[in-house]
Amino acid sequence: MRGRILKESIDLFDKKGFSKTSIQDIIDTIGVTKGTFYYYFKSKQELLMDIHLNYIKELLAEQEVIFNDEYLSNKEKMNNLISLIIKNIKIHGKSARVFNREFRHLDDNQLKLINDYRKEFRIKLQKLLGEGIEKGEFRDDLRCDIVIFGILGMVNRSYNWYDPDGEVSEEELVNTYMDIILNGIKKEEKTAHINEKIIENHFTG
Amino acid sequence: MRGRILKESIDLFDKKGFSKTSIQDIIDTIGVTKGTFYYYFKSKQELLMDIHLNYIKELLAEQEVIFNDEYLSNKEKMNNLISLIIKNIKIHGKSARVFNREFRHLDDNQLKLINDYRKEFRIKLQKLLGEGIEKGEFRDDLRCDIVIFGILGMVNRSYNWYDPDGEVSEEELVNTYMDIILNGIKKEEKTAHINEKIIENHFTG
Amino acid sequence: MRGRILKESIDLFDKKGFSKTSIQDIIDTIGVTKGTFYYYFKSKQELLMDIHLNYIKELLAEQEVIFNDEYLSNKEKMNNLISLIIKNIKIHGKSARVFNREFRHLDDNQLKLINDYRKEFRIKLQKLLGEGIEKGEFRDDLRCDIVIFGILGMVNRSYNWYDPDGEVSEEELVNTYMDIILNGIKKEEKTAHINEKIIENHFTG
Amino acid sequence: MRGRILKESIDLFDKKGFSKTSIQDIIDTIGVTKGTFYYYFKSKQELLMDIHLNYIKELLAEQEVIFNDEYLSNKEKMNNLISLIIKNIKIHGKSARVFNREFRHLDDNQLKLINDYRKEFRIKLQKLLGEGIEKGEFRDDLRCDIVIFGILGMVNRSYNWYDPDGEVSEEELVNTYMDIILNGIKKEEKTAHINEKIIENHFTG
DNA sequence: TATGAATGAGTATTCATTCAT
DNA sequence: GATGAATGAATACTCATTCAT
Repeated sequence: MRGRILKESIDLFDKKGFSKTSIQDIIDTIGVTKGTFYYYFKSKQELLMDIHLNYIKELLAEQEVIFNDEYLSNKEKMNNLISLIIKNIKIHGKSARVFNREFRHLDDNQLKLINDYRKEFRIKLQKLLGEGIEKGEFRDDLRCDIVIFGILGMVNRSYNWYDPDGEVSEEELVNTYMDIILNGIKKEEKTAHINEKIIENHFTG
Repeated sequence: MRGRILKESIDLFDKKGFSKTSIQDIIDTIGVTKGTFYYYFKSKQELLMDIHLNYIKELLAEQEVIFNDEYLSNKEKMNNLISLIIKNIKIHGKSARVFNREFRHLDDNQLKLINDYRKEFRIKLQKLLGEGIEKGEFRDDLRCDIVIFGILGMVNRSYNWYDPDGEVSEEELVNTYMDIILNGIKKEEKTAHINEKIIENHFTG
Repeated sequence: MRGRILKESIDLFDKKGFSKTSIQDIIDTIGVTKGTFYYYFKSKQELLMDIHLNYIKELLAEQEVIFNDEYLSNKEKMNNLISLIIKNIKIHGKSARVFNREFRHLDDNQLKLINDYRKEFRIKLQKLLGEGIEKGEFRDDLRCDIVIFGILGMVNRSYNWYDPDGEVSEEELVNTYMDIILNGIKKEEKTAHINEKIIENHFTG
Repeated sequence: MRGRILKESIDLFDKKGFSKTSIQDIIDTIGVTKGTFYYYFKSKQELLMDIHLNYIKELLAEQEVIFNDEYLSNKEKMNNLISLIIKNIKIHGKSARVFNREFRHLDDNQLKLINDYRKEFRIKLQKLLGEGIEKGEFRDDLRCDIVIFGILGMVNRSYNWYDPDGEVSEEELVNTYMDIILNGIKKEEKTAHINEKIIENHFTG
């Protein structure tokens, strides 16, 4: 029952938003009474907190697995992490949207805890980026924190528009994002350019 | 008075969220009575809609100006548009956050209109990108829509973490984003590689 | 309206008790809606606090008048204070019962304030007694605090059984209490006793 | 188990009041479940009635013992009964407070029964007083009922302020009350007066 | 004896909105 | 333009009680 309440709540919170979803809505969907709801959850907010905790903890666990894979380069790990987020949309898209939209309805203590977890996830990504830089996989002239905020913004917003059953496949989306992140969207003239310049210098030097 | 109500509402909606801000909160902040509020606004939702319309219309107007500047390349326009968004944080951060968070509280008709405007903004960016591709400024092997969604995600999220008075200047943020978007984060081994080789050749040549 | 709500609430709290009286009961009695109640009172508890404050403040004010009457002896003041309480039953009996029964439903801060006022009333009575002792109006071999607690217990309980419209008049009740308090209920044999002693002394003297 | 439930309930009812104590509170304190409670008690009210019955029946039984002691004068019996009440505070203070505070939560039938017992206790005291008057132990110019109400008020309120472990011993409290009840608080000027008269008579006699 | 999931009627409280003045 | 008393529908939450196991 607890599980059903969680599931239906996520559905409703995703569809209507936390504040517009009443306990009545939830129990009507399931077909139980108010007492039942409050037998399993102390309050509407505790339910919301549960949803948040479930989501972030699972995400962190999956992040951990990728992190601990010794056979992957940092670039590959980054790719897999983005893939993780995108592929989660199909299964956990609703949770993810609730997680990213409704956290303002948590109280101060709850929010602090969730934000700590959020930060943990972000810090690990920064570490991944930092190590990648040291290993020469990534550029070393950018601020890690901004880059990660940017990447997460790019990827996380997908929950709001990406339809896993639409014309763009998950793989294509992941690859596109990775491609942008790694190589940017500019037409690569640089090589030739530099080449020319150097040669030029060479001749004039 | 209308302006003051708008201003204080945006403040409160940003600070506490739309659903947690009561009309009472708003009028208490200003020091007027309920009647006054309803003299200027038909309903709380109409106020929210007003905030949305003001925001998106101004943004579209500013986008238009940049678009119509004949002396800019598409890359430069893209840069200016991102700069527009980032630099707005200081002035219109509150409105922007309300705009990006609370639109779910609009009713269906209102939401449709706002989404049309949103789409208009996005489509223009896509057009900019498309033209840039044709002109050879950008790569031609990526889906425009995904790229724009990605860029917007990256940039718009800044409203949630970027502090204009913090250690990162607006210029630095804009430049970093543009750099990532244009060039990606991968270490360009090719350039250096070629470089070295050439120099090597030069000396040995 | 505020006054009506107070009045009807006191009636209901007296009749049914605080916890068994719902806001619904109150507004049904008056014939208004819930919103009206909450327009005038922040909460059910604040209403209860109001009743308490009104009651004790008026009582203290009336006590003050008696206290400041320079033409009365301490014994007369004591008599008038008891008279004050008894005669209040007709007018403020309901408030008094609510005041003496329902204070446990106040929160800690409210209770502290009310208890301070309660104490103020009691301490003034103790002072009256103490001064009376110094002037030789009362015995000096009893603890003032216990005596006052006793007197107040005796008198205040009247609210629970005394019917001002019954066969015992207010004057009779006041006189009886004063008589008990001043002289006790024992048949005065002392006279004889003293008599004997005196006579004895007389004979031996 | 039944006994434990009774004991803990009295504790909680005394501490928090009947209406603010939930069945959940009670079973949590004991560490059992709802079913257990309802196995032993038909309802929360039945539990309250049990507490009331236990208390008043024991009090009546103890009153009976004192009453039936042929070797005591009525004054001594009165003294012992007051002593009984005061000394009960230490052992049955909680029950007593619950008994004196929460009876309003009984239903009509229960309340009628309890009030009959209450009255029985009071009537017996009135009888004691009446007999004492006849035997010349007490004054004959006061209404028995008022006097007894007064005495009970005085003594019963002790439950609300008297701390058996404080600086005033139970004996001192009993003695003080008995002293007030028997002799009042007025400084006995009569003695001197009588003295004078007697001496006068003596001289004239 | 005891469990604990489920009930459902009830309760305080909130709040956008109206409207006579 | 502005007031503020009054509305009433909605909402989160409580809790004594039941009952199948």
